[in-house]
Amino acid sequence: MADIKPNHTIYINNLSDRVKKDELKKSLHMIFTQFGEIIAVMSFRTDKMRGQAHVVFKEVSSASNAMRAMQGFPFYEKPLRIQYAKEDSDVISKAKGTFVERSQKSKNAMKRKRPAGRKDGDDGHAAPNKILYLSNLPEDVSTDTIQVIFNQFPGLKDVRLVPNSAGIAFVEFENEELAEPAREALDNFKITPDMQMKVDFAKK
DNA sequence: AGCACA
Repeated sequence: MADIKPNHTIYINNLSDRVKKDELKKSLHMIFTQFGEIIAVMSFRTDKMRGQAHVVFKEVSSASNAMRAMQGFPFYEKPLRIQYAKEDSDVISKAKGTFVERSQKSKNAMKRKRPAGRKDGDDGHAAPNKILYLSNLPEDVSTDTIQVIFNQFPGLKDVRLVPNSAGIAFVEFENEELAEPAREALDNFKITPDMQMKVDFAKK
């Protein structure tokens, strides 16, 4: 599992865990700075992270050279084990614009673990997904009208009327988590004084 | 062995 793809950051393990954090970081900085500008050296003596460190370089090429040159280098009596980090460091992803807030990340992970597995029809409704199925709409409703109604919810992506089928439409959100609040709030919404729009998840 | 973001 040694072949992760090149990264600005190298992941080092097999470090002596007897060295204090600040000294370790300083020493790592000293031996790696020759390969190029270092943005950060990070190590934590938590149970999970002891004996390991991350060194973030400004250039990926510096990380590559550092890894090649210092692989197995004796450091506090132990040979360094170096790999590319498996994910971008936050400083890097922020620079690239791909950074995702960590709280948000774990929230998504939780969501994914949610007792999924409900299938269409288990309770007479389609399983949750990012596309909503609208019915009982006025025949002459426009996409603009629907868009205005759904735009108050974040994540709206597309509104589609169905050619030759008056009274129904599909509304797509970026994901199921964003579609659900809109469905919940707008099911039975009185789109005209005498029409209640139905909002369900679309069947797959 | 263990991949974080203090």
